[in-house]
Amino acid sequence: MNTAKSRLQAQVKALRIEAITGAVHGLLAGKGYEAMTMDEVAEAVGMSKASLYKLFPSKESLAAQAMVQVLDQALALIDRLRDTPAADPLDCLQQLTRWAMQTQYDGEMPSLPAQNSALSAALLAHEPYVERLLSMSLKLGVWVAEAQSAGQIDPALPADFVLYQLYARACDPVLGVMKDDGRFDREQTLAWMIKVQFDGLAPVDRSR
Amino acid sequence: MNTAKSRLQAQVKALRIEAITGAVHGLLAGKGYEAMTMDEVAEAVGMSKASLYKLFPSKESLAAQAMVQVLDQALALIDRLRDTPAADPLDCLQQLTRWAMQTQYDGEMPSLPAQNSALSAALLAHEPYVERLLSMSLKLGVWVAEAQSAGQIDPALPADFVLYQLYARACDPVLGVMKDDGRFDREQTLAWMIKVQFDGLAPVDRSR
DNA sequence: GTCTATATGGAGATAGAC
DNA sequence: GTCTATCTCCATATAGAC
Repeated sequence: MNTAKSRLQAQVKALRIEAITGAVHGLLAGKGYEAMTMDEVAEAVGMSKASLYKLFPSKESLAAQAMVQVLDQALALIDRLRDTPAADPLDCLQQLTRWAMQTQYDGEMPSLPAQNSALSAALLAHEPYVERLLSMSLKLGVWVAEAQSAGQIDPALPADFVLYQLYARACDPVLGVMKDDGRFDREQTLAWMIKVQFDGLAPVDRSR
Repeated sequence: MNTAKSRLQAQVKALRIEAITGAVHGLLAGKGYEAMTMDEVAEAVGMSKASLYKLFPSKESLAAQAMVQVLDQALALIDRLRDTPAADPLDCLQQLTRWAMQTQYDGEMPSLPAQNSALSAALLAHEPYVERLLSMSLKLGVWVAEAQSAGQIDPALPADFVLYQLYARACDPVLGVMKDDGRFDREQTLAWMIKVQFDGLAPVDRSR
């Protein structure tokens, strides 16, 4: 086999994987992990289930790949925000949280079941996923610490608790309910969510 | 058939249903709706699956029954809180939210999948469930309105948005993560959750 | 009314031909 | 490398005997 041919093959394979990841992303966002079937994925990308299994060994691995993609999007946004001179750490945290909530509101955030030990185990065994999750937590941890030093976030709250709160907003059911309600538009809803979250994390106002 | 006999039968049946509901409650809290199987329920109450299906026509109906039980617990707490002279509306809302979060933290809150249209439809078709949900929303809506009038909750927030926020705390993933983390005890965690939620809902402090 | 045994269907995963 | 056809398991639900 010559090099040019194998490079082409590798490119084709990469494109295939990209297409699959996109399809899984959409399906996970639309109906969730449990309801997504391998038949659907295969049909969405126009290949047979058997071929799909040649590229991904399991359904869990598909979910992991999709989550890696989302984490990469978040990490890219984090880097852009960090390069914004006018933004202080709290602004950055708000922008990132806003992006996550907007993605969820728009039905484009993949959703995995919280209670599924098999899936959790598979995710934690998937190194690219863990690596990105860790990387993100480190970067956000810095912002949280800075915001606490600046008195924008209550220093009495553990940084990890603050992180958990922000992560949780990416799957907050309030967003979907507000959308279904229909009386409020997206920007208004997101503004209220941001207000509630970050006023809640702010230091206690002793004068009140 | 004489009356005494049929009364006894009705009592036995009621006890059976109570036992089933309790078992379902525990299973839903422990592993969630999807992972709970009818075989497990049958074994937990010591009857065959076929007999179980004589009392409940479907798995959805079991979940609905368990949710009704939880709503009844919440409604009972609401009535107790309302009879507490020293408690203002905000106190009542905080106490109820605290109870829901504590129940979740302790692994005793039944959990249903958010994305399952079949189950949602079954719940909304189950009148006892809808009736209690409506009743609860009305009672909480009064407290929210009063707390807004008293300046304890931001009047700019729609009352329904505030309600959605409070309902969402009953299934907030932060609670489970904090428990798994292990560095913080339950009371501390609940105190932080309450602080973040209700400081977030409080009116904006213009002087800050 | 309660049980054993079975129907029914769905979904993850694989065998084996081409 | 891709597909068709199939395996295997499991879960909801039911039939039919006692």
